[in-house]
Amino acid sequence: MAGSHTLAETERQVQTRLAGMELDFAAMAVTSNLFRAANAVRNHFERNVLSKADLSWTAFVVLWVTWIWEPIETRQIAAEGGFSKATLTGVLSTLESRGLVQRVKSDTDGRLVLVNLTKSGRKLMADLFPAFNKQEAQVSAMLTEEQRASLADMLRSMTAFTEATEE
Amino acid sequence: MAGSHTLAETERQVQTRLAGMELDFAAMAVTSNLFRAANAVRNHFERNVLSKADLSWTAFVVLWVTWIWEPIETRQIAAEGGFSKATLTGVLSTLESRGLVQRVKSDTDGRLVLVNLTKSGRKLMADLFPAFNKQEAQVSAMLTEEQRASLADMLRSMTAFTEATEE
DNA sequence: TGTAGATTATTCGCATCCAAACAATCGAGC
DNA sequence: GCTCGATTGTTTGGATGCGAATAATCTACA
Repeated sequence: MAGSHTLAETERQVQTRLAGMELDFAAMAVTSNLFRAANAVRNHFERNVLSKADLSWTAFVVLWVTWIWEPIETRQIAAEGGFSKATLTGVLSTLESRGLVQRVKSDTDGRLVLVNLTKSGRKLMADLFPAFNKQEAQVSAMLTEEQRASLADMLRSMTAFTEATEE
Repeated sequence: MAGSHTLAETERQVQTRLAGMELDFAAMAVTSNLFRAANAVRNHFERNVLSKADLSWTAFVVLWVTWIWEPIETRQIAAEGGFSKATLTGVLSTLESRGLVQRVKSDTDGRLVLVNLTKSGRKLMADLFPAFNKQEAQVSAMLTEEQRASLADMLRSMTAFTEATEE
């Protein structure tokens, strides 16, 4: 972890400070490392790839999901990206004002809004994504192919379980 | 993933739409599942545990780190928690206004600020943390002990690598 | 044909998040 | 003792993030 304390130091201190509590340290290690890794990787991507295009992580995800599935309904972008529709509305406003996406009302259902990339939005993604994918490879380069597959599977099952208990 | 598309569908569509690009799908799977899992787990915790105490994820992390290491310097909280000092200042203002923490200027270095929990901050953490840790156990219950250890190790090495390239 | 319940995207209010700029402080070096 | 570079925490401006409320729309049903 970025902080000055190693995990071992942290666990030792936790045992000192929280004596008497029955704690699941293996679970704590999973959760805290999940967030540290996600945070570190996100910051890395924002600084090394996305800042060139002046994009936040979420703006990038919206562009990417739209690039892959366009034309796509806004509710689907929000679901794929894992953020609220309120957040998406704001991010789409930002991207639309930069001319990267366009929003169109659905012909068939007046409640729905469809999103496309613009020409410049597509060009931006075509230029940016190879570098992004290269960084994706780099941040897990220390893992074997088997480890990567195993890691992705374990994360996927955590997500599936967690979201299942939300519904 | 929460979206309507499975990973297999997503990869197929990516290959269709991005034909001609050499992409590292294993790396993509790692990155996308890392964020989905982190996001899903964070939302789960905010809804099921932290909302009772009207705490955001980050507010909780600040309280937890302070609880374990207090008195602690603000720069150390930011480093342990993985967010900027600017963010920390705002979150500490919120927590201080709720009477959960207090900030004190250092005696020995006028630049530094030290943070403690208040009595009610400590009580809140003592009451909240067992439920939090129980949820930590739940979100990884589907994994064996060996898998949890392996997962934490792989995430830790990704974080270490990513942060090493920042310095 | 009209109504009611459900769904959609947007808005609002507030909290978080960060880079950059700033003021205060520290310590090394002269 | 003074200066300069570095460090700290705060402020600023702007973007994200969300729950709740809102208005518009859809569909099933009477």
